[in-house]
Order: sequence, then C-alpha cells, then structure tokens
Amino acid sequence: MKWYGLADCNNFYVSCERIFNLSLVGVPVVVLSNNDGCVISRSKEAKDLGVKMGVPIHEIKYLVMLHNIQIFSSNYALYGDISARVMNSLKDLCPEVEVYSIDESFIDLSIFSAEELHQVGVNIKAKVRKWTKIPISIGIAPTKTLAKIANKYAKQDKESDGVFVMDSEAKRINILSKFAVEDVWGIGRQHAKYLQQKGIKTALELANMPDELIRKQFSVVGLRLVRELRGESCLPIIQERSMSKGICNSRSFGKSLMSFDNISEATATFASRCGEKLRRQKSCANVITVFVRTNPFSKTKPQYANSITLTCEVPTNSTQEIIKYVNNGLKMIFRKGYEYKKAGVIVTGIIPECQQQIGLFDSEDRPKLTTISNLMDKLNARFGRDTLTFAIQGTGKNWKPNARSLSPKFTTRWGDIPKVET
DNA sequence: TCTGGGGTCCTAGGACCC
DNA sequence: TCTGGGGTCCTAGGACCC
Repeated sequence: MKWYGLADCNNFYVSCERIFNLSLVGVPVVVLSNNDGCVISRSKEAKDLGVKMGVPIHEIKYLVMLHNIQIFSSNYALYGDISARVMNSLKDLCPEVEVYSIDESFIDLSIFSAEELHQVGVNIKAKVRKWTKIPISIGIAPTKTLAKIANKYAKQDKESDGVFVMDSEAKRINILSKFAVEDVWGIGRQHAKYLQQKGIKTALELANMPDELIRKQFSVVGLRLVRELRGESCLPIIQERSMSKGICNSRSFGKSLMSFDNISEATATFASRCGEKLRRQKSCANVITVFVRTNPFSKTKPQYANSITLTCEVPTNSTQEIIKYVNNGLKMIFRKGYEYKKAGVIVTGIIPECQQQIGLFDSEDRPKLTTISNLMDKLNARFGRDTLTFAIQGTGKNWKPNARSLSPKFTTRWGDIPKVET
C-alpha cells in the first residue's frame, strides 16, 4: 500500500518572522509581496480578522490601524534559509522527500502500516517544531492529491491537531463530499467556472464525473487529478527535480521609470541574477527574453508592453554576455514617452554546462568570461550578494521595489557589507 | 498614492522532412 | 487537372501551482 504525506508549514513567512521576534506571537501579522503590494502570508489572528490572501494592503488600511496588524516586507533570503532547515529535517526523518515548494514537501510513508501512520505524523511534526521552531501540518492519504486535501483538513479540524490520515474509503467519501471543488489541487479559476456551470460543487462530485468528459475538458492533467481523487495514485514522489527549464527574474519598480538608462540598470541586474542561477545549477542558456511594460492598472496613462527573444550564438551562463544580449534587446523594444513599471529577463533553452558547444565563428573569449564569472561568484558568496557587480547595473536606487518594513538579515552573516563597483 | 514573482505542463498549429 | 500521409520539432498561448 502506498502512503503519501504532505507536510506543509503553517503561515510560513509569518512563522519565519516569529522565530526571531517573539513579540509577534499571538498578534495579527502579515507579510507583503515584493514592492509591498499584496498580502501573501497571514497569521491565524490576521485571518480571523478577515484579511484575505492576495489583497492589496492599501485596501485594508482601516483593519491594519484598527487592530494594529504587524506588517513585514517579504524577506526571501530569510525564508529560503529557514525552508532549507525544515526540508533537511524532513529528509532526516523520512526515507523519500519531494520538496514541492518553499513551504511544502511530499513524503513517502509507504514503509509504515496504516495503524502506525498517525503516530508517525505526530512524531515528524514534533521534531520539525523542536529543531526549526516552525509549526507544520501533515496530511496522509493514498495519493498526493488526497494528501493535499487531508492536509487542509488537518489544519482546519480541531480534533486532528495538525495531523490527519485518510485511511479508509468512508473517510475519503465523507471528506470529499464536504470539500469545495475549487479548492482541489489542480482546479483553478477557469476549471472552477466550468464545473460550477455543470453544477459540480464538491470534490466527490468531480471524482464521479465520467472520464471522457474530464479528458475532453481538462486534458490528461485533469484525468490524472480525478483518478487521484478516486484513490488511484498517478503522481509519484519526485525526489530530485531535474534542471529547471527556464529561469525568470523580474520586478515591478518602486516608481515609474521613463529613461532608458534607469531601465537598463534594472534589466542588467535581472540578467545578472539569471547568470548566477544558471551557474549555480551548472547550466547554460541559449535563448534570452527581455520584456518591459507600463502599469496596467493605470486608467489614464498610455499603455505599452513588449518583449523580444534573442537566440545566443553559443549557450552561455556569463553574466557579462547575458547583459550584452539583454541590453541589445532592450534597445529594440524601448519606446520613449512611456512610464514603465515593470521589466524582466527570462532565459530558456537550458542545457548542462558540460554540453556547451563552441561556435564556429565565436568571437567571445570564453575562458576569460568564465574566469570573471567565477571570481564574481566567489567574492559575492564570501562577502554578500552584489559585493561585485557590473557598472551598468547601477545602484538600483531608481528602480528597486519598495520594502519599507523589512526584518533584519538574521541568518545571512555578510548581508550588510558595503558594495564595491567594478 | 498603493495591485508579486517564479515556475510547471499540455495543446494546437505551423514549418519542415521524407 | 490531379496534389499523400506520417513524423518531428518548435513556439505561442493557456491552464495550473505556491
């Protein structure tokens, strides 16, 4: 018998902030998206006040004032670090772990008998809490999709105390019959709309729909999902993710930008981040996309959005070279007179570093580019990100997103070393 | 005033080949 | 005038996830 667990950190970003600031325990706390835009993590107290996921913070100002809700800008360096600790704890406790997102892992618990599972879950939860101070919930079921549902049930059901095992057909039927179809993993807005029109309201009704109709409407992905809801496992644990297929780095600017130079500082920085990520996973990319857009929420300003995709002569992971492509691309799509609000760089066509082929008419001095990149990576690892950057990246002061309520860098030692330009 | 960022997978359709 | 059929590869777009 296969048993899948989903271990999910409760209110993850808020829980991370609380580790280092005990005064946040028991009070309403929210963490905001980049640029301090939307609420992306809420403590239980904030949820109880009616703060919805994804709501723009300016829309709930009155709630914030009224209840003294504590607000934090997102601090991904911190959350990434804590996440690694949680996931490593799980790996110490479980034979097979699939790290699914920053705050969730699937775990294979098939070696245990059905009778043992609840206690196993309770033990894992307690140990992770003790080792990392992060509270987690665990749902256990015969498929990943059912484990997701069991996990939500564990969080919401008072009796289960953060661990729930869906270990009988009766429990499956009972819980699915009360589970809203739009909350099922894999059912998004469009699918929910269709199902609503069909009169399908619960996960159980979805599970009982005919295969052909599902296949036609939701493709093979939907069919797998439905089979999983019926208890037939279609999605295995994937322990090591293969190399990512694309890397994207983009930001909304703190304020609108009109000058080419300001935007090219931002896109050069995005290019640099893509280069860092490529080198970290020992890969190269041969397709580079750069895009810009104005503020789509503005009702009065003229709108413009464009992107351009360039193919490299030789796959590369050199920051210097990616910046060159990105800047050339930006020159082609930049139009004067618009107020730009966001830009980004995407690299795709990713191959392992060792498969990099030398181009016949390659004019770049590749060994030199590699030496420069390696040196930058070493210095930046030692003294903190952006200790060494290319001059075109600028200081970021014109475009950096707002982060007015950032918590200190608790876990990254060299975070505050001043920056040296090249 | 203020509205995130970074991914995955699947499908359809066009180009091209034999 | 008649004008195949099957395969691969690539891309854009649309759905989904956290």
